[in-house]
Amino acid sequence: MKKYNIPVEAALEVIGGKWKVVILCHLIKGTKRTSELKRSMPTITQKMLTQQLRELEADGVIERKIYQQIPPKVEYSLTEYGWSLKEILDSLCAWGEKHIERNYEDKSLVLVEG
Amino acid sequence: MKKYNIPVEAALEVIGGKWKVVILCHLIKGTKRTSELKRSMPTITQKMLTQQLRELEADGVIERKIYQQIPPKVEYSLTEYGWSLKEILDSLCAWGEKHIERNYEDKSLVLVEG
DNA sequence: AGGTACAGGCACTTTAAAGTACCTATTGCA
DNA sequence: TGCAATAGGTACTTTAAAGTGCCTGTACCT
Repeated sequence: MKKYNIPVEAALEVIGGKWKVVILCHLIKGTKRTSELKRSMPTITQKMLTQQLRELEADGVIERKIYQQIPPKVEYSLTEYGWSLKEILDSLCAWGEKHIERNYEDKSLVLVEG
Repeated sequence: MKKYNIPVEAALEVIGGKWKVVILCHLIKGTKRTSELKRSMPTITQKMLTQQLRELEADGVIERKIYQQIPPKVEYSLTEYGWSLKEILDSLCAWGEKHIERNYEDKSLVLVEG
């Protein structure tokens, strides 16, 4: 029995962690293969990527589709429940952009070109 | 020079961490004294509370007002910039509530009465 | 025949996050 | 007189998060 003092803690348990929001932000743009996700996140390790994907899957926000072929092909996408996070993800992304702009001069935050 | 691969990483740097979103969710309801925050978060340690508040202050999202009196009185509130997080915080809180309801039966997530 | 891409698994180590314990100072109250 | 409340600071320890390195198997390309 998981107990929360404030409802937002439940949300943090699902999308908290260093990579989950980033992964979800990529998947919001559409279904992605494992290798595509990996390329979009140059600094994530294979282990962390798999681990975070498994947890997101267990929480029902993403779906894993395995194609029975060789070499392996696996696709990840948001589930319907995952799409309910869209508002949060969108506003987080938008805020991040503004924050970078705001702090570009004094704190030199920059966005690496992809 | 901080570099981000995707803008949302900048947002996570400000509101990431175990306690920051929770603290901000309390402050969105109004100015709070240190002891009030502490009582609202029974499991946070004094050290973590202070640390997170300092970091939020350094990022310009909250303000610290010290009253020169004894015993000490310190109040925390959102800055104007901090209020720009309102949309994010609101949707996070709302999502958390729905997530608890959704998973109450099978995973027994519950909200502790405060 | 050897290398690459693909999607991982597993054991181990490192590092960062968080927690514990103990310290400051002052006033009012029982 | 001694304790509670207030808002911390600091040093040390613990625990959880993340990273490293090495392993699987197969089809395609050179």
